[in-house]
Formats: sequence, C-alpha cells, structure tokens
Amino acid sequence: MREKIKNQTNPNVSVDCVVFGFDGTDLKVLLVQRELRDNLNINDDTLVLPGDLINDNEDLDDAASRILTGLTGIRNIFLEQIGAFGHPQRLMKERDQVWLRAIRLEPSARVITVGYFALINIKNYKVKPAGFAKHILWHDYDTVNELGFDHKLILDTAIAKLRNKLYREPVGFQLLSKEFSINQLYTLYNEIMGGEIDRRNFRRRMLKTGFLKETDNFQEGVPHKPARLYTFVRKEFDNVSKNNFKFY
Amino acid sequence: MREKIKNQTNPNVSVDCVVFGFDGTDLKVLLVQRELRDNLNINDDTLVLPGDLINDNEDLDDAASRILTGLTGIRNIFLEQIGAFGHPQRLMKERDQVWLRAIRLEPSARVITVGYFALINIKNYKVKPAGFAKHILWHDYDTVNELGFDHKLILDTAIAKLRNKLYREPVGFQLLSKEFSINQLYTLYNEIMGGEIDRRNFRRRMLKTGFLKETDNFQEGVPHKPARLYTFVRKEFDNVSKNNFKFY
DNA sequence: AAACTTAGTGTAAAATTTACACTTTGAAAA
DNA sequence: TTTTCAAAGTGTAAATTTTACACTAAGTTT
Repeated sequence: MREKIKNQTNPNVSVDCVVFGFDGTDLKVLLVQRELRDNLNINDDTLVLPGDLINDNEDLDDAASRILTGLTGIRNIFLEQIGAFGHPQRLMKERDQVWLRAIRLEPSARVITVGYFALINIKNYKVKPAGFAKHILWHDYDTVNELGFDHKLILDTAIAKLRNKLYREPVGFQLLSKEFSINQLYTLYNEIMGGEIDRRNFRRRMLKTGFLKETDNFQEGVPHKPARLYTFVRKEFDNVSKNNFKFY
Repeated sequence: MREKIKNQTNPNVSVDCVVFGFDGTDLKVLLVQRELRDNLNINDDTLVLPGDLINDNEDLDDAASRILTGLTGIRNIFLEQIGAFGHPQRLMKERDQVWLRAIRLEPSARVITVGYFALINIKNYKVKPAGFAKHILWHDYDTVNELGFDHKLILDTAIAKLRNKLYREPVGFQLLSKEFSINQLYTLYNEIMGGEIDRRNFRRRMLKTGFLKETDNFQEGVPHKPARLYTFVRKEFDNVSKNNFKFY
C-alpha cells in the first residue's frame, strides 16, 4: 500500500447475499425490489440481491450475517464468501447510476460489493421485509433474467461456487429439513447440478458414505409409498476419505 | 443498500497479490518489506504481500494487473481473485495500526483488501523494486512465518485456492517454461500438493490426457540422461472430459 | 570403464463407475 | 375390495480406473 493520494475517493463497500432455497422441487433464490423512495420520482422496480453497506468496525462476514438475520430471523446461517465485485461506476447501466445518485451515496464514489451465498430451508423460515428490502420474494433460480448492478454476475458466480462446494462438502443438507428422504436429496442435487444424475447410483453412493443415518420415520401425507427418512451425521462425513480429486 | 449513514467512513480498498513462483525445486512466493519512510522513525521491516490501493475508476482485476506489471514488467499474467478480507482496524496488531497511521490513510478508516493470486515462471522474469515495494524477494513458501496485516491468512487462502484450481485446470504450466519435462511437472505438482504423488502413475495420467505434446527437444546441461521436453496444448485440454468429480 | 543420477517403462489386482429395469408398497380412485 | 397410480426401493455384470510396486536405459562425470 502506498501513501494515500488525496484526490482519491474511498469506495462504498457493500455486501450482497445470494440466498438459495429449495422448495422440494425447484431451486430458488431470494430477491428484493430495489427500494422506491416516496420522495423520488424515479421509477425503479429492478430486482436485486439483498444487501447493505458494511458498517464501520464490522467484519465482512458479520455484515452478511446481519443482512440475513434481518431477512429471516435466523442467526446461524450457512454462509460463504463468493468474492469481491467492483466495476467502476462508469461501466454501470444508466439506470443503476441514477439509482445510486438518488440515494446520495458518497458523491462520485463507486460501490464495491462483496458477494456471499447462503443456503436456507425455505419451509423452516418465513422471510420478511426488512428496512432495506420492502419487497422480497423467492424467485425460481432457472428463470432469473436480469438484475440490477452486476448482481446477475454475482448470482452466476454463486451457483458455480455452490456446485463446486458440493464436490467437497455435503452442503446440500443446509437446504433440507433435518430429516429427509434419499429422493428429496436426489432431487435437490439434480437440480443444483442441472444434470442427469442416475437415481440408483446416487442412492447407493450416498448410503455408502456412511454419513446418512437411517431413522424410524417415514414421509407422511404423500399419495404413494412413503419414503424412509434419514438424517445427516457430520461426524461421519469428517471420516470419509477426501481423496476425491484428480488434478490436471 | 440503504441510504448512506453520514457518520460512516468509507474504507480504503487495496489489492494484494500472492505471486507464486517455482524455481525447479521449491515453491516460492513474492514478498516485499513494508516500506520504511525516511521521515518516520518507526522501525518496521515486516514482510507483506505486494499490494496497493485501487485507483478511482479502476477495475479490481486491473489493479492487480497493474501491481504485477509494476513488479515484473509482464502484462498478461495468470491472475485469479481469492476474495475480500476485511477485519476492522481494531482487530489489527498494534504494529499494523501504527504503520497505517504513519502513512496517513484516511483517518480512522479501515482497510479492506481484495486478494489475488498469480503464477509466474521465476526464470523468465526478473522481479524489480517498484514504487510501492523497494525491497522485494522470492521467499520459500514452506518457511513463511508471519506477515503484516492479515497477509498470512491471504497466503493460506491462496494456496488452498491454487490446489483447488489444480483439480480443474492445468494451471501448473503457468509456473514452468514453455517446454518442460514430465519430471519437472511432477516436482511442481508434488510441491504444490505438499504430497506423495506416485511418479509413475503421474506420468501415465498426464500423458493420457493428451494435452502434453511431445517435442524433439531434450534437457541440456544436466549431468544425467536428459529428459524429453513437452509443451502444453490448451486446445486439447478443452476436450478432456471434465467429469472428474464426485459430490457429497 | 565404472559409478552415478535421473529418465523411462509394465502389469496385475483391487476398487470404482456405469448402465440398466423390474418389484414393492401405500394411497387414492373406481 | 379391487384396481390403478406414483414413487420407493433393489442387483448385477461389464468396463474403467486406480493403485502398488522395481527394474532397465542412457547420458555424464570420475
């Protein structure tokens, strides 16, 4: 770091969260409408990721937690950083620039955002509007088109990281209830991977790992044979061989 | 993002680079001595990663490139973001706080740094002192102990990312000369992985991928049988099956 | 010519992956 | 109560990949 040049303006730094959820069938992502302020006559209902400026003296991770706690009330959410995104303001779309000026961020300063992704179980927690997000919705991941700022890029990066993570840790369990059937797990993984996983081989592989523990409970209220429910045992996962990778 | 709260101070944002090099035997990392300023009587020769504040209107990636070009003269360096690191200033060691105050960064503002890692071939480029790095050295990766700020954390994260990356892309070639022997490649990989790779199986696997092209050249000046040299053919890599991963 | 150092090579056993289709079970409908 | 429906649950054989493992070849130096 060199001596500070005085005619530079420090950037605003925000944290934006990609919150993935799973409703049993589709992968969802939590989006908010860019807040309209009554005293502004700009018309802007662009969808963006939930986020906020970081506070002084606040860890980046803590800022992400704060945002999610505000939206969901949950305290210990699975959270992982995606990275920093920082296009200079001049590269933004006009609409985004207007919006930034409207809320009077430090004049002329750019915004650098640190992306996080989180996984939560849709059914367990009701999301609720927060100060920085009056309109909030679960959006189908597959059909997200355009988002404000560079949030589409952040979202794309997030799904890549999530897939990647699935190769090393059983993160998928964060998206399911405590007890789940093998086929629910299968549906989730298949959805995340966007792919063609063989159902029978999937079951065998998962059971072989040893970190799924059979319970005595079964699905209820389904109009067909109810499936046995399992729980995830982290302790067992930690023993699983991690020699899973070939390098290039 | 909410309306800017006026008593907040925007953080300084810097970019720090973990530059890995390979000298044929050991993995190295480029470090600089925290710059001593003659007009300050603080005694500080702490080693840190090369870095700098980002400029207004400068992409984060561009800032990292700029730093590396300053140190090495190379323009197209393999570079990848590691992530953002942002402990509030209050969590820093006293020595780091003193240093920051000494160079008069925006008073009381914290520093958020975005880490990058780069791979370069030590032999091809002479590193040279730059404005922000008067003393610069290749340090053995294995024996790096403590660094200023949270740079040790950044370094640890970088090596993890590098290993990780090796599972999906043949990045190791960035660290070697254009033509190299299989055993040079082996030594490098073994060094990065910190591990026990079987030499024979390594050779077979690498050759089988098809992205190593045999040349008619051999090592020169070695006091033993000279090894055949190969080049890396990216086009072929792109055809290699990427179905290399098992998930959990 | 002998000694040294790294290059370069093969195989068989074990483990893993893959492809693939029918039976079972409970609920709902007829 | 029987039939129908929908998803649960199960097995195997062939192909592929991984693993473990030790000697010969070739060029340089002494």
